[in-house]
Amino acid sequence: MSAHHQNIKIAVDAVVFGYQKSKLYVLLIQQKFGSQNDYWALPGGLVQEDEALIEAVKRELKEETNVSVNYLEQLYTFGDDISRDPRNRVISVAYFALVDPSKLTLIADTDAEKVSWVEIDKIPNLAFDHNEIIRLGIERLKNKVTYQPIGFDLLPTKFLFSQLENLYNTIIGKEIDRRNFRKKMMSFGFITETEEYATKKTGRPAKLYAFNTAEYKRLEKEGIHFEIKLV
Amino acid sequence: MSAHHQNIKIAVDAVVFGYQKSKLYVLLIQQKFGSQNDYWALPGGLVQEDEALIEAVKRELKEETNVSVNYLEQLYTFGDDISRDPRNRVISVAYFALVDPSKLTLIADTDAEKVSWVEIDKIPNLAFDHNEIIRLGIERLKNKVTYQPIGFDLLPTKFLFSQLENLYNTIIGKEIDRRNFRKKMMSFGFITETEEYATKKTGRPAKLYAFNTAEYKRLEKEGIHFEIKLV
DNA sequence: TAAAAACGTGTATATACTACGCAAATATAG
DNA sequence: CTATATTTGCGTAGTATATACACGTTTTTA
Repeated sequence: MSAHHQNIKIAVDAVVFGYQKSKLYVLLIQQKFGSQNDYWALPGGLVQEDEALIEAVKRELKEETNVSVNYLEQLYTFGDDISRDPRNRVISVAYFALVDPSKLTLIADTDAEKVSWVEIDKIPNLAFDHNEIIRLGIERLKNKVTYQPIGFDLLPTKFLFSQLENLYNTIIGKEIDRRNFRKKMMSFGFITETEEYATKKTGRPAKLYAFNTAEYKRLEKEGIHFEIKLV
Repeated sequence: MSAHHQNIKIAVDAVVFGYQKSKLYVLLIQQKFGSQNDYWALPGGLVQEDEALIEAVKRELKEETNVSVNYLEQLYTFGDDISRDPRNRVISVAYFALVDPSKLTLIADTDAEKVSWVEIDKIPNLAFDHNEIIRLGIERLKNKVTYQPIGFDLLPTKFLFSQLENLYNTIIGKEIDRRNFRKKMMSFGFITETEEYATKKTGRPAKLYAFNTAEYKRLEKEGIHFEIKLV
């Protein structure tokens, strides 16, 4: 323990995924100031002296994009590349969140010049190592989808089963059998069908479904696993 | 981004698990100096200015315990409790490793007064939030055991099938059916039986088995999953 | 009024998991 | 020297889960 004059900065970054119209997006900003202000980047910034890491992410997200998220999970801490930030040694703790963009209004506040949802497969070269952070976020998401009902966060409160199907198809990048998928999903018991119908442009009208959060938590507490095989 | 005078220290800690004689251990040290030098603690310390996080853990482990580990994985970054270290604001990136204690020689070097393997269910009150870090490490281990062949790291190069069984029983804390476990394990194809036998005190002599790392990596590359159900 | 689009179910087959029982090879006790 | 205890190394039958696959229903549009 020799680092008497340690001068490493600590930052947080948020990988916020949104899903809309069969497409997966990440929340990105363009900063007003800084060396990398030409590049798009993840929302984030330095942690304050008296601030919990999780509070720092929430604050930065709110400040830079106007987005509030209740559930953020730690993704990874990036601190092996000494010069990931060309100015100083900065270690960044990356967080991960899932939201339904339709429930949010983006506002480029304070530090941010622009804010935008950027489609997953149209992400440009980003500032710092943010492309790598997102890559890891996508990996986590693909993994998570196999054992957690991510639809809770990514879909509207009431949704069509076809939307849930599409969500899974989009994330894992392949088609799942519609009938088997529905059977499996419904077998868990935390999805309830509502009495409402959605009339679409064409085809038979579909029932609207909803996640039963209480039931999900109960089942989770019982230690039940919600694994879904997506070979 | 207002933290112009950020003065947060960054540290690393290592949760190193060892397995021997049907028991699971964690590597702990007692420090010579510092405010918490009466308490046992995880090996670790402050990161140096020009040092990758992973290098910091390896260095601290070597310095404090003489242990060298090739594979360390990030566990979690502890930085929500502002006063987890009563002196300064310190954020710690915790790492996770699995080793076979019989392959190592512990030496309490430099900063450490004592080093010891401490049995998982006999861990005392530790310094800082290290009990919490270990708790999370155990959780990770229990999880990991279901989809990764942790025996690679925790067992001797050549081992008995009963040792592998005991390892799993110990980690998950319950008995698995011996015959089904063997069938499943062998079906993966990365365990090979050697020609050697181990004569034991009693009972039929048992074959020695070995992990085939090359084959494991090949299968892993093919994206094959090694899930083992441990209800 | 026919065709297209999307919804909602059911069944047969294959695969995987679970629960068991028994013989073989050794050490030890009598 | 023989019987018993102990640990190893299979094998099989029954159950549950996953996969593959087809058709009628309800709507819009041409």
